[in-house]
Amino acid sequence: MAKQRLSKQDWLHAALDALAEGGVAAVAVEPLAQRLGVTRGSFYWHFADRNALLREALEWWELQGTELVIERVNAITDPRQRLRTLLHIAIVEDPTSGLEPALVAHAGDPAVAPALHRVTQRRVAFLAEVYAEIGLPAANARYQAVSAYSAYVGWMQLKRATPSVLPEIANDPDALTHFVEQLVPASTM
Amino acid sequence: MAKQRLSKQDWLHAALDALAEGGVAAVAVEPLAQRLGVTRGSFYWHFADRNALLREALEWWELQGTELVIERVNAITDPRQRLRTLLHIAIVEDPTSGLEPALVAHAGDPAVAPALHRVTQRRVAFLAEVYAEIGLPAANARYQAVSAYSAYVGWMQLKRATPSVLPEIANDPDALTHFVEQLVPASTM
DNA sequence: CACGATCCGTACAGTACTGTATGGAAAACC
DNA sequence: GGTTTTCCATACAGTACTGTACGGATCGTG
Repeated sequence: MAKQRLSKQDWLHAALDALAEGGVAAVAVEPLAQRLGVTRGSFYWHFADRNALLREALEWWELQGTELVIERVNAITDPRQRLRTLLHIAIVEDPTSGLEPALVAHAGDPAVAPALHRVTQRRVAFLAEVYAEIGLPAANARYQAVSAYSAYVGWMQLKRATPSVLPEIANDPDALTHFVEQLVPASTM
Repeated sequence: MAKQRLSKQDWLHAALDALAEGGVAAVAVEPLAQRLGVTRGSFYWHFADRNALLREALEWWELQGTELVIERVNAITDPRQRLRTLLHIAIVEDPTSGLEPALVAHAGDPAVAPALHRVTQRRVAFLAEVYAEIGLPAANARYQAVSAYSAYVGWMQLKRATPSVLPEIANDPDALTHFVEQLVPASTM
């Protein structure tokens, strides 16, 4: 079962899974090797050390979860619709499936901090732009961006942390709509 | 410097600090002992093992951060004002100072999960009650409670994770007001 | 099929913890 | 002030990792 010889991508993929599940601490060479059915000898051929793996995983997240998403939605002209689509992609599609809360969680980690810093900045700035385009004055657009981003972060966190308590988060589309529409001001739709 | 002989409370306090800073992993006997200027011999007199310490820390959090707060605000008759005060206590006063995001972060940990589960359930239920009393129909009150709690969780997380990106979160009272009032529906104030 | 290049297993050294056992110091009490 | 209780240091065994060194297997290509 499984392939005998692994590529760098295999290790990276395994690392991303582990990161989503168990956080930064779970990105450990020995456990990953066991899960992949090899020894650490494999790993240290593909990567210099554990940090290199973590760094590449974070780079992947940074690209997939922010820049590529922004590129996609920027094609949408109506700012409200752009916002809805953005939220839908971020929450439902979840391009970095489950990684989000795991990283916010380990903001203290010196490897995570810089990437998290850049991503947060970029996202909030983009949201503020959209809110400004919708018509909010600059200060309010900034406030609203932070509020909306808080709501997003919390939502993802809850979805992962306590799904049993909040089944509607995972299932009920009405709850999702309610949540999203609350972040789209004065909709004319 | 510092006192030579420690009480159980001293260890608990140190554990809570470490938990807020570095998460569950930081609640480690050896590092705590160093910070307290003693050896692990002290710890293992006061506690059975590491888990016992973690358990007591979580109990403290559960009581201070939920039940006691609810008791306090339940004296307020106007539901909108009760909600505002609740949010103010939770966000500004932050009774379990900084512990909140650290625990949400480690929801996967078997020691954390049960407490987090209970707390989330209790808080969302309380919020739903308040929203119902304000006048929302049952389903909407529940949705709104989840949305509001998401916003709270995200806000606390951001405040801790990326304060440098969002200085207004920590400082600007206008941002806080904007945030809170957005969670109080159809205010007549 | 042979022969470099690629990939992995094994073995060793090192680090950072947890937990136990036990003796002894330091307070508290009478 | 001597004894009991309370508290802590020391020393030992055990676990779960990270890295490094190196030999050997396996693959692709001439």
